Amino acid sequence: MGTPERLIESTRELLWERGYVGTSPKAILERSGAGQGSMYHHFKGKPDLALAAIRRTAEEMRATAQGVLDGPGTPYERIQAYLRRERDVLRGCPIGRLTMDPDVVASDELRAPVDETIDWLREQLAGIVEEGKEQGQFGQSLDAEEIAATILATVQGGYVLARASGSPAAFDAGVRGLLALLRPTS
Amino acid sequence: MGTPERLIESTRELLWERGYVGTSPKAILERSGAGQGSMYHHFKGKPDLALAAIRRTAEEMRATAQGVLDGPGTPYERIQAYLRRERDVLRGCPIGRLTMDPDVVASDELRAPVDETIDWLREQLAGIVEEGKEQGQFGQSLDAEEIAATILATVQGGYVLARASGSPAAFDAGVRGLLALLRPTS
DNA sequence: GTCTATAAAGAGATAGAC
DNA sequence: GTCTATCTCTTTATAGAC
Repeated sequence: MGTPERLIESTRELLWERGYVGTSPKAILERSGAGQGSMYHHFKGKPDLALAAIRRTAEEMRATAQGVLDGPGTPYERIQAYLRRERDVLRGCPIGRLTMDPDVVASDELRAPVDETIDWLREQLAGIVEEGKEQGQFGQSLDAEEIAATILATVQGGYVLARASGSPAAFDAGVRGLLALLRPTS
Repeated sequence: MGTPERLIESTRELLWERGYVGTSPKAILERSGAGQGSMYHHFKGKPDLALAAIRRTAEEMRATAQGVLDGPGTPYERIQAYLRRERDVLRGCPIGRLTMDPDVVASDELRAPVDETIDWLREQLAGIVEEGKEQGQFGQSLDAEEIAATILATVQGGYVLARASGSPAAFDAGVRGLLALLRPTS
């Protein structure tokens, strides 16, 4: 792995663990084993490196989600697979957590990949819900876009509950509750 | 308002806006108009002051929520009132956002008020759902604790979606989706 | 109680040698 | 491309005068 790669990977880890505000160039250098000079040679500065890291994480999350959402099964089963997919719950969402970072939200450039990833997820989920409505699995009165937002919010909020209590149990409870509400009666 | 009060209020604002990691004693002093000496006279340091601020915010949130949850109406209506209560959505939740702060989560003392507040909310909501089940407003197959977690997660995650997109719309959509799923058919 | 002085360490970067 | 030196500002205090 080249130096720029190592810098990006270390930055991704630190952004996930400590957020943008809590991540210093020094910490990135220590973790990556790169020197000061290397970092400023390959990247313009902290925001530039963070942007590369966030974009990488966003791409990866999209690929992971796509693998589950495009999988086999009925619409309900695919949503269930998404909600129950293996997650390191207590670490939180590497994309969602960035929305609580004041400097990320203040920068259109840094926020863009976050916004696009979440928006893309919402569209995918809305499409699946729509499919479920057509198949009669979900009630016709449901708004697919709204249900998609509820699903995503349950996941993102589940991380908050889990981290507050220090246990993944609350995340799992929230997911089970949502799945019970979505469960086709037929 | 005395100096300790002003320090706590300024800290509360900054914790909400920038989180614990993103809030410096200097910024608190500037906002409160207090001097260095005053702050270290009344508080042991940043963690001590933050603890006082977090406790205050937690108390206030509890009081606000109680006002809505103990209000009039059927269980469904009270949950609806909680979900739709006026919020400054783009500012996020002053308690929930702290779960994304590494230094808060790492400290049992700082995390405690966060955990207790969210836990208390969950119990209140679970009680209301249970009541709704007894009245036949919600299906007997629903687990009140799980639904309570889903409700709280939808709110907390709604803030994430809203802040990602820079608009409160996604929060509202998630809430409408959840209310549609909870809506009694009778 | 509040003020100013001092300070060690870190944040975030630039400059220039190699 | 990488390294070391340097620099300014901020962070998070402590000490002691008033």
